[in-house]
This record gives sequence, C-alpha cells and structure tokens, in this order.
Amino acid sequence: MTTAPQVAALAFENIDDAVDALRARGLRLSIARRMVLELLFREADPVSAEHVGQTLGIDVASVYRNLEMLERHGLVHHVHLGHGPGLYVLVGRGEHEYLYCDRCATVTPLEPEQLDPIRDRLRRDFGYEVRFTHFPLVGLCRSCADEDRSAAVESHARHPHAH
Amino acid sequence: MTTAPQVAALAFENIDDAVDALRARGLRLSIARRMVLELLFREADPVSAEHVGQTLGIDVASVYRNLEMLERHGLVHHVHLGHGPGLYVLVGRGEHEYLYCDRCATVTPLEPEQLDPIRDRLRRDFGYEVRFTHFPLVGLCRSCADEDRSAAVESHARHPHAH
DNA sequence: CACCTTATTTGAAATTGGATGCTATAACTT
DNA sequence: AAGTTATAGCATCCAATTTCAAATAAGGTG
Repeated sequence: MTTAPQVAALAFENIDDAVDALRARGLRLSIARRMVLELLFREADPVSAEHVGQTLGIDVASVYRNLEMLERHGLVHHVHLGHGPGLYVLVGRGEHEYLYCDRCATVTPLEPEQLDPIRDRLRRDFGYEVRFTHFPLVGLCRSCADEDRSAAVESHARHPHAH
Repeated sequence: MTTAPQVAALAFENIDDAVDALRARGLRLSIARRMVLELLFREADPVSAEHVGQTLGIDVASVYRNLEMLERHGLVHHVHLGHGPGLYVLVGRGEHEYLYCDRCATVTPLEPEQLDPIRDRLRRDFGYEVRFTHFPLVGLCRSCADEDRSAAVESHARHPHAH
C-alpha cells in the first residue's frame, strides 16, 4: 500500500505500549510481528521491507503485511526517497519531512516546523494541507543548482547572444 | 525511467517543428513515433504509456521507449499523480505543476508562477530549487481537510477531556 | 488445561509498471 | 537502388508489492 495513513498517528516510547495499543484493537502479537516492531524501535532511520525481512529471516510478504497493518493503525509510516522501495519508520522515531535532490540523490531530513511557513502559504493560497512525509520535496540541492547556474554562465560566455 | 529530465525543455506548436528538431538530432520518424507524437499533440492532459499503446495499437514497450526518448530530448515530460503509472504530457501542452489530494485523489494543476513564492522560500531557507512537475505537492485538499477538522471537533464534543 | 475461533504466517504465484535483448524491418543517407 | 543503422515488435526479465490457499498459532472460553 502506498497510500497515506487515514488514521491518527500513534507514537510510543516502547514496544509494550505499542503492543497494548494493538491488542486493544483486537490484533494479535505473533513472533514475526514482535520482531518487526522490535527492529523498528531499534532503527533510527527508515528501512525497507526487504531489509527487515532479510535481517529477521522473515518472509517479505509477512513483513509487508505487518508494516502495512502497523501503518493502517498509525504506528508506522513510510516515505519514498528516490526510486527504491518504500522506507518504513516508527511514528515518533525520525518524524521528519524530507528534501530530495533528484540530481545527486542527497536526502535532507527536516524538522516539520522548518516547513511550516511553506505549509501556511499553501494553506492560504490553495486550501491545501500539505506534508512532505510521504513524498519528499524534490528538486536540486544547493550544489547541484549552483552547478547548473555556472554551466548557464559558461554557456552564455560562449554564446553571448543566445537567451 | 523515473528520473527528472536533464535537458532543456523544448516546446513546439505543431508536430512538424517537433519532427524537425528530432531529425536535427539524428533521430528517425517511424510510423509509431509519429502516431505517439500526434496523440500527445491531441491530448490536453497527461496520459499513461498504457493508454497510448492501447489507443494506437502499438506495443507498450515501444511506447515507453518513444516517450522516454522524447523526454530525454526535452519534448515530453512525465508526472506521478497518485499511485498509478507515470503520465506523459507534451512540454508546452499542460506545462503545469500539481496539487494532489491523497484522500480523494483530486488533482489541481497550477501555473508555475503560482508556486513561485513557495519556491523562493525554499531557495532562501534551504538552497533548494524545487519543482512540482514530476512529483506533485501532496496533502489534503480543502474539503478533505475541512472534513478532518469537523471530525476533530465532533470527537472533541464527545470526549471533551481528550487532547 | 483443552478447545475453538480466527488472526497470522508462509511460500508460491500473480500483478503492476517498466526495462532489455533480439531479430526483422523500415528510415534516412549517398 | 543500396547500404546503414535506428526502431518496432515480441518475448523475457525485473523490482516492488499484493494476493491466495493451506498450515499454524494467538488469545479468549469452558
């Protein structure tokens, strides 16, 4: 599933609280599920389903189902950085938004507040409530943008009449 | 290919100009390629490779190769709206950036200037040069955001002490 | 504890969106 | 008209998921 969560985010300090919340919703705690959860609590950065399955020796189909389920219930969310697989992270852990350079693939995590001015402006202008948690802000990072500008200048030096 | 184009955009009024530009670059104009171009000139909105192949009776592999090539040469670009396949549009036709609601899947095309304030702010704050032509701005549209707010109010009315 | 219901796991197969290798063909070039 | 070589078509592969059927195992219940 690549959709945004339609539930309130649930951030937990530790596994036991998370497990309690899951149980309260009528979900069971299998070995696999606990392992996935434990790994997510351990991991600081977003990880792929593949990585989780590989690391834990759990079938990737189960991993996907678990992650999807945890996401449906607001404990986890995932982000698409670049072209690889989706990357999953515990809500509360690494609660970031991202800048992604589509030339050099650099990822810059941001604190959500840093983008509040942007969000405010988009809300004012278009009524949209945007987030860059699922898809990052995509463009050229400073150095790639600079490269572009130097290239443009050089080209102008060689072809001074073009524009 | 899901990467952003690394070439200057080439907008053309009509097929013949586009064809001339392609030939000038040593490319041939096959029947299939002409058909794809004609369809793109006809179509106002971005279309999927699947749609192009289906409509024209051309193998989708050829369609992908053509679209990719046209994109490499700056005549076409593609955008990812929602979760489906990439959607291709002639540069010049529908030169838009997009707002995408991830609840109701509404797409709102914007004129690039409308986002210049956003772009300026991101340049100032982070040095990034962003575009929303390849990936849209994603969030909740006004009505979905309103729904959320009403729901929050109702929930608060029922559980006045929760927060 | 034994039992029962039903959530969950597994492994395999199917799907989706797209890329690639190959050969026959069809565009340009001269 | 002949020679090059880009392209089309088809089959095949690919990564990232998703789905399916059968086996298993959680977590109540008596």
